[in-house]
Amino acid sequence: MAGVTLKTVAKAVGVSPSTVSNAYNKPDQLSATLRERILATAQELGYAGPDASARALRSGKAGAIGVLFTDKLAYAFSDPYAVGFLAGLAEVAEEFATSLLLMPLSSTDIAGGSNAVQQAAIDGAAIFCVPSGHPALEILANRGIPAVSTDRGDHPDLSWVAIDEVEAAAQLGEHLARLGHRDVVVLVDNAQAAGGRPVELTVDQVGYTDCELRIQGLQKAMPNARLRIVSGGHNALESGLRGAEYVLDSQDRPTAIVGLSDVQALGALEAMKVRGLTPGRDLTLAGFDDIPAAAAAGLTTVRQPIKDKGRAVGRILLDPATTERQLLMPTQLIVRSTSGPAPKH
Amino acid sequence: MAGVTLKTVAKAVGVSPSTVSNAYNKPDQLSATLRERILATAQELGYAGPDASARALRSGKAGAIGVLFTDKLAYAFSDPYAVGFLAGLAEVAEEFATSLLLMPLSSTDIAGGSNAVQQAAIDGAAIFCVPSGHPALEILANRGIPAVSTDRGDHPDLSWVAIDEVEAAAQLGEHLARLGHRDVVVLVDNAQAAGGRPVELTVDQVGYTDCELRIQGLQKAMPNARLRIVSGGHNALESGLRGAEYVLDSQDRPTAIVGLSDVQALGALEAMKVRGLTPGRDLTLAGFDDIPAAAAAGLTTVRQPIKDKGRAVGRILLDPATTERQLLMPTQLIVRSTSGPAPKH
DNA sequence: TCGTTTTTCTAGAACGTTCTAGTAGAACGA
DNA sequence: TCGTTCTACTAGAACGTTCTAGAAAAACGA
Repeated sequence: MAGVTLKTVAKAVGVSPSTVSNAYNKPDQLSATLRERILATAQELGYAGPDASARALRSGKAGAIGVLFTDKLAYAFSDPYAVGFLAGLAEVAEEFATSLLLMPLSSTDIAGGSNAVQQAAIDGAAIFCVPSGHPALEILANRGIPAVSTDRGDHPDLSWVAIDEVEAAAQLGEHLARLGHRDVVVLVDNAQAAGGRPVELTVDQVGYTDCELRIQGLQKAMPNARLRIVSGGHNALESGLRGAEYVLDSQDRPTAIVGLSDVQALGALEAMKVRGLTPGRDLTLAGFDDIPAAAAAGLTTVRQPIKDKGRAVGRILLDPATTERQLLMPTQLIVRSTSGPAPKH
Repeated sequence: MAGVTLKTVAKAVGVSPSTVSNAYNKPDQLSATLRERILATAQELGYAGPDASARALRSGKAGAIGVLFTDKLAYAFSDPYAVGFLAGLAEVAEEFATSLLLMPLSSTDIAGGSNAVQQAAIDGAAIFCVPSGHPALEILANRGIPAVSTDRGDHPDLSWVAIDEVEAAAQLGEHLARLGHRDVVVLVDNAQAAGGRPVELTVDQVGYTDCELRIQGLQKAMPNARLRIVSGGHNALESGLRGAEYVLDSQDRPTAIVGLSDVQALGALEAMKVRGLTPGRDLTLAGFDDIPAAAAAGLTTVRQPIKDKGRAVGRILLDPATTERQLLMPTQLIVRSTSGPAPKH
């Protein structure tokens, strides 16, 4: 049963291996009757079609694109934002009969030679919110694998599909400034706080390019405001909850909290509810992304077309017709009920 | 720059290709000094390490396991249950430096030859809630790829990690029967209702093995109850919402609604809230899985160790030390506030 | 000192496919 | 009728690695 290859089938039918190969890949290169006969014999012999690895080696196409995710895989899935991106990417991948290879990015085994990024058979890579300067990026570059990032990079020859983070955040900042807010806490994703208690950070310690740019944008739009950066852990609802708890229970409450993702903001919303605080009246809350749950919660946020972002990344990697290598997607400030004027004091 | 292979490096250093290969894969097969020299030369020439496809072909190991998901990829991610499974699987995959290959299962291209399941270079496959008899399963079997399912199959030589669906559902059924419920609606995942209006189904029309078994379990524990099966679409909150709306707005309200997944049940919870119905008093609601949100919502549910399920599947596929090929995981009825006695009438 | 084991490296054959170049024969146009 | 184009196929060389078997040299034990 095992060990049935193209050659076996070719010998059985009495044709050359090339012809059997063509029967599978280029049906117009041989007569229909012969093709029928070949496929029938293949079925009979239990031949399951050309071997994927051999094909990949010979043709130079792996039939898969890698997806590099922040930190542990588990966190990635818990954010509807990431899910939306993947859905868009998967849509295009499906169109080109290509699979998605999720690559764990544990920093531990990067040092050793045996990490997934090094080993993976992929034709391209989508880099989703990976900290700038991550060793995996260098490995990819070394291997000569085309990569598309969701962050605007410094190099002019790097591909990306991104938003104007600074401008997007500035829009939100203007909105907050107009409402009279001058004391704002920003909730960010950070590995430091992952295990235990929330931490207060400087801009330099944030690590993720997009987050840094958003903070810059807020600062630009609110030059007279005090901005503090707090993290309750990785990008998840609980982290936002913990970060907000830390802020709300301190002596020094801000008038507004901005989550750099909606899940963080929604976590903060939980913390406010528990404390009997009404968002938009007692304290203003805003997020980023506009995930479905944001609308349900009435969260003021900055919408970005996440599914389109995934699609665009897919097209750049897979569709030869796509020539544009750097795409700036539009964003939109969505004002809902969680933002309101800063309380007078 | 391009075209640098093992041979190029070997020639440059003045050793055989085998030795260069060993420098990467079997460091103890050559002297440390020579290894240093080889790696240094490789770096210099811009060699990024052994080609993944060639290695896969020669060694017979692809370094990836496939994950087959229900229907469109997007739905998969939106359920925390699926996310938990993936997290467990990813954990083991990471340990064995293996990647996860997500395979879109669009039924359209299965007919044609060019589907991902046919093409993918994988060493094994995790089958997650795929309808019984799906053509992709046959393709896998044909290719001789070891597969582990999350459903108990009929064949004794099939690997699976599952729960006793009948028994688990029966526990819940007994709980409901004890509370006096005799009129129950079960909310299920179904493609038929995906586009438009909710549908009422017979057991035969459900399609998913696990769902069918759960319904059997409920029936077994509540022989005198009337059980209706309703679907509002795919497995997502909105589907549960739509399904529950259909049921609640009809003349013929049940006294209890059981979602065959927590997301469905939580959707139903939304529908109840909108109508001013208090769960546990006006109507009993229960789910399946015990995802994190279930605890927060006070949802009565059947807990299953989903992350462990993912881990176990990973071990069966990757860990040679694991010999057990069929695993039954424990379940536990978690009674919370959404279940209460059936109203007298 | 001599046989034995260990270390360190090599030659050459796989692995299963697809690609390039080409051939024989049929069909075609004038 | 003769060149030309098309159709239907084939031979044999890649693709870049790892594996098997083995050889030369070094280390070891008595």
